[in-house]
Amino acid sequence: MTEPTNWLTAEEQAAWRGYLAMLRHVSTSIDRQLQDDAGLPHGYYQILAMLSEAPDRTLRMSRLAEVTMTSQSRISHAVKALEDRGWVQRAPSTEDRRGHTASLTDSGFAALVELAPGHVAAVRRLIFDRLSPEQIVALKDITDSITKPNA
Amino acid sequence: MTEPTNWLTAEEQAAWRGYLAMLRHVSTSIDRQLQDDAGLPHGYYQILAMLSEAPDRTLRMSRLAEVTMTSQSRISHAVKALEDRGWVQRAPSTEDRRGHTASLTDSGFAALVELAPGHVAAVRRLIFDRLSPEQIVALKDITDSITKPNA
DNA sequence: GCAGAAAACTTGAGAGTTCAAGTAATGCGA
DNA sequence: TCGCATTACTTGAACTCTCAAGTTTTCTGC
Repeated sequence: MTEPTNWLTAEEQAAWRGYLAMLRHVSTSIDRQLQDDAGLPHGYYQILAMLSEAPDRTLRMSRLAEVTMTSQSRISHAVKALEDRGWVQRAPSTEDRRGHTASLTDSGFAALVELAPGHVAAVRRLIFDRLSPEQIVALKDITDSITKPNA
Repeated sequence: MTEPTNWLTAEEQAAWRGYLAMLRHVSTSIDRQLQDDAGLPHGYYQILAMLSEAPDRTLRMSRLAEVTMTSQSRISHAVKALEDRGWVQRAPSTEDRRGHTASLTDSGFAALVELAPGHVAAVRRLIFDRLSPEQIVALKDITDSITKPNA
């Protein structure tokens, strides 16, 4: 027995396509801005940002994967690329010999400091300049509903 | 003179990170579902879907790029891959000899018919089952605000 | 205290995207 | 109507991401 398909209503379809349009628009703009400014994909920027907020600007690889909501494999490749630029330093973990840590270097921190204003400005221009305070609250509410674990 | 950076407020930062979390969650789930069911990335599914809605299930390449909100280059590569699967057929445009059209084949349409229910179910489960009617309206409103051309 | 399972990474291959450059046809201004 | 900019598309290379497989520790149950 297969359930009959529960197609989207007109409102749902409009919202879904709006979601996709927003997604493409914001992602491509953010990516392009970081690419132009630093040749850096957004995911790599997020790694730098998360490291910058961590104690000693250092995180375990697995923890870095968690906070950036991505796979260990991706982190492994990305950290290698960032290490090649001299922005991140990898080291074996002292507490678990399977593990490795990634640390933001001074040069990586300097790059982030230089990049952050343009990035924030882009986020603001693309999103927050366009939303009312009520819409910002609503957005947070919606993203929470979609992201929270199943009931 | 460089403007002082207008950093995000706590609410804005929370909304932005919520947005990123939603994005990752939804994108990876949708992509994985289509990948498992048909070895198809979401962008390719969108091409099939847009073609299926077009007259004669046919669109110019440039028009296909517009409606899927992506680059001509990507469309060109993607259509080639879909043509290799026999799901899309390319042909020179009759009205403009620079142009080409892409048409959904019967086999491509059949694939879409088979795929659509699972895809819709995933969209529903990930998004609309989790949002109230008011939230759905708010989402559409937010995406419109972010996507609409500058004032 | 010893397998066997699980965890933490890494690696390499395959696939998709982007970017820059190239080709061919069309539009337009003088 | 000639020349030049523009449009429409393709292509190849570089890069990122995903997926599966492999290595090395650590954990767990007996």
